Amino acid sequence: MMMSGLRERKKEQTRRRIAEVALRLFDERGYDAVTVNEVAEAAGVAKVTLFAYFPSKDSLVLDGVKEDTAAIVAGRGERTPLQALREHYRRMGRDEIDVGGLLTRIRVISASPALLAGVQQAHMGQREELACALAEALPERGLAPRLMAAQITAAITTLQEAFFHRLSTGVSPEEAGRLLGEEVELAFDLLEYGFATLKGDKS
Amino acid sequence: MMMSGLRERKKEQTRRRIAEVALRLFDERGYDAVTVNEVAEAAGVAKVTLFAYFPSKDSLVLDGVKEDTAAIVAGRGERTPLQALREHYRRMGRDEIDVGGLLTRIRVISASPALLAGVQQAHMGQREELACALAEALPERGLAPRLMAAQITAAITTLQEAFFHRLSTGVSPEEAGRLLGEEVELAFDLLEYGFATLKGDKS
DNA sequence: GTTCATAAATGTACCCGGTATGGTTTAGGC
DNA sequence: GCCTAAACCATACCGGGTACATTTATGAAC
Repeated sequence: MMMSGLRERKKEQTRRRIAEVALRLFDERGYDAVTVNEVAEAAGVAKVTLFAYFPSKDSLVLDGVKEDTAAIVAGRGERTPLQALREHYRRMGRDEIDVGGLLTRIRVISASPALLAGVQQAHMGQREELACALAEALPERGLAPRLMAAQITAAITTLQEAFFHRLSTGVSPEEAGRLLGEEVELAFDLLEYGFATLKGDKS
Repeated sequence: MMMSGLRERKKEQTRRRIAEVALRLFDERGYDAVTVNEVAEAAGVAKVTLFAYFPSKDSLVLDGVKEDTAAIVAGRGERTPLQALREHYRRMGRDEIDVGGLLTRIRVISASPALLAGVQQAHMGQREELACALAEALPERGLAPRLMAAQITAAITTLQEAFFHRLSTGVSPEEAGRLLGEEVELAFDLLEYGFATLKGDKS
């Protein structure tokens, strides 16, 4: 078998071409206003071929955007799950993420309610994995891991939404990253110490 | 004009008949296996009429399931938002909710991934309202209200999921209510005091 | 009771995302 | 060079949802 080069290269090429064409069309005319037929035609493939590469219309944009929070928790080493996650997202704000190549994608996503719902759903899908990872990492039982996973996921989703929104409304990547950094600390403080620290302000 | 009785009563009646027929069919054969055409036919109306009453297939089941967390916060009186919410859901566990009439609905929802995703989306839709209500109720600015709203919504969603899951797997409503009561306290403690209280167990 | 405006209900045809089928090209191992 | 299997394609189909033009029923005014 070996399945070597040319064939796979062509596949990869076709796949990339489809995704690129799709992103361009969505950016030009809006996600909802472009049909998958148009994408397929513009990419020079049949609709059925497109769906052989991508399982759904939104996956044309959302594929590869998935975050693996469960993996971060699993690979936390000596740290607590929350520490590991906090440091991961802290790094996202500080280090330059390769945001250049993602800007169009982010713009397209932010402009489409359907795609925004899609990323939320993707996050929700990870909630369960994260709950399992937390259940293994912590002594808590019952609903606690699920509650924690849900809250963490919600916080991350909110952070990402704010970040995306800024990027898609013209804020510079550097500034957006800086603000993200601040908000990561806020979000994880809220998770770790609760709303009481805010409302009481007893510090 | 006046729009008086008979007409509106018939409308209401038709609407209820459609919803009841739909719920029965979904329960018998599964949400995905029943088409809206079948529902419409079984209810004695045309498909387009069905969609005049319900904007989408899932609204046949989900209509009226919406929770109004924002309203709870708005009508909190002297209490903090979190206190108001905690007490509201505490009551849900203690007092008998009219769970009898909802059991079929809950069973249908719990059996369908599409509908479960739908209630999640509904919760997400309320997140924004809740964020606004919190922003008015608290001095916090910036991302804090959104983060809080997201975390609260996530916790409530998780509580509801666990509750639904028990009810749809045969746990008695009383027992499910009792467990819900315990978990409400856990969830709101987590929101209020953070994960640190769990992990450190410094109490 | 008849008439008239209006709102409800309908039939039909359509759009779009997604799938099933069955056939044709093409790459790669031998 | 041949053969298998993968990639591709055209077409037809399904189900949710909408547009449109038409009919049917209702309430009110006369």
